[in-house]
Amino acid sequence: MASADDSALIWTRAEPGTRRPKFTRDQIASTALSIADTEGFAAVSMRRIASELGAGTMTLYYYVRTKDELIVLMDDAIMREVLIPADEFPAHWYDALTAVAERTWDVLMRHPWALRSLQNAPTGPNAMRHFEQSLAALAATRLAATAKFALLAVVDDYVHGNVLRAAEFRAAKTSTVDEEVIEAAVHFAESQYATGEFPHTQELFGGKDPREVFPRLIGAESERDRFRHGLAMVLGGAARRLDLPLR
Amino acid sequence: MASADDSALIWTRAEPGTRRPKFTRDQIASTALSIADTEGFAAVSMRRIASELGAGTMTLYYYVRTKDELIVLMDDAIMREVLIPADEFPAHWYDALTAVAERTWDVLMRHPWALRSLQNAPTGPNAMRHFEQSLAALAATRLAATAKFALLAVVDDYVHGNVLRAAEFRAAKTSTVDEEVIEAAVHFAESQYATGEFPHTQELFGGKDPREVFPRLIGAESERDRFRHGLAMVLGGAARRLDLPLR
DNA sequence: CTGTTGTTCGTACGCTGTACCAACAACGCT
DNA sequence: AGCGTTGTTGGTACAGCGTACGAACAACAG
Repeated sequence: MASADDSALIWTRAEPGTRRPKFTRDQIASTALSIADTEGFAAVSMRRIASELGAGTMTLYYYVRTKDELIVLMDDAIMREVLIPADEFPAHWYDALTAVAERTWDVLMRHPWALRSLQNAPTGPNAMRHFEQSLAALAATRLAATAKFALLAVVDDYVHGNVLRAAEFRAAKTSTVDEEVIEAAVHFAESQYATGEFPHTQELFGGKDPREVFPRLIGAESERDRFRHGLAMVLGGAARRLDLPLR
Repeated sequence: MASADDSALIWTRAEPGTRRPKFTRDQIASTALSIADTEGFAAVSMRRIASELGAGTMTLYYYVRTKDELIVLMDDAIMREVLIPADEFPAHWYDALTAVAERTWDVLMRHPWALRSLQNAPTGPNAMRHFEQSLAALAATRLAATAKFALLAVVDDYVHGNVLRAAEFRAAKTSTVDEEVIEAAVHFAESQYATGEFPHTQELFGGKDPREVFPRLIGAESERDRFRHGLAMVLGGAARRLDLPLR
């Protein structure tokens, strides 16, 4: 019988506090978050967080059992941003699901390291709230529970997959790549075209500067608009399959 | 002007070999892959790979500049598995795209650590072949290049997002979680329901053993079938938007 | 058989997460 | 007010990581 203080789950283990400690779990998590946002997830180390807080490294281990637990806290802090204020919650399932998906996208794109780095943690309180909101979006439909589950899964999959790629794409655009690397890449691509193995790719890129071709292929839309169009495709296809009213 | 041996890109840098070296890049990459498959990506260290090969650790650095380059090789080795034999390539765009997506799914699920761990590497030869196959799938359609790009992106996003979740789900089912952790999680969930903040979630899970409820929510379908149904939704929605013939 | 140089790998450095334990300080009790 | 308990802090140490450096070995040309 696990008492409150030796629980295996951080959510059921009481935060220390009978004699005012210097820090809080929230404080530690948000410090970790801001390091990750400004310098990337790799820069988040226990020593780094501690020195940011003006504490000894091992002090953190009084608030958290392992670094993984700290990551769980980071995860939950991010999920908090995903929640939609109750008074902004749309009534129609399509609008509600769109709002949830777009907000999730916005948040994950603000923390592009998150999807790759956060182990999919045991569901914390804010992840639960997010799930509740997702169910609420479909409450007015008369879908069976399994159909709701399937629909939410498809939307979630698309959102996460899109962020995974879009975040990386944005990073690639932002970071200054050595001219030398680009040149080598172009050279490599051309040598591959020369094998004749890549007719379609060559038709698109062959002989041209990829930095000029790429934007044209992508079109004038912003990343976010491209995401929204993809989302519309997904929701449209789902509505058709599940016989849901599109509007 | 980068000569063949000091190129910034591993693909354009010649593999050593004027005096027969002990190993090949392929050998090293496949050793790394098998370690990752059997013990997880975290177990892949330079020392570990080397000892598996009976070599000194630093020997690997003769074949590869950094561990990241080795990861690029792993990535490309995985992409090789994704390629569809030419004689199995379906003619109709829907079937072709489905085949590419399903094969990608199968491979990524065999290497569940891959999506999370492999930096999205600069496109290697097998990634190029995969992209060529994706374009080939849409060659018979008369879509504009930008539309092809958008469609492929949506499908890719869904596939990757689904693998991200499904792989983790499978891992969760496989690994033996401490009874203690499950108990703590159930306890935590119940205490959250008690706040009244989670009516929809509670209706689904409240008071029941989640290990019994979950399979029922998911339904009788296999992971793979659930993926295929989601894919059909996505392709259906895309076909509608892009005015493509579904069959 | 020798000189060149491609190939191997031992040592060392700074980084990581964290186990262990000594020291400090806040509070309840007398 | 002073003492004892114990919640809280954090120093030291250890095994592991990626990899820079450079010495040693060995394959081949002459």
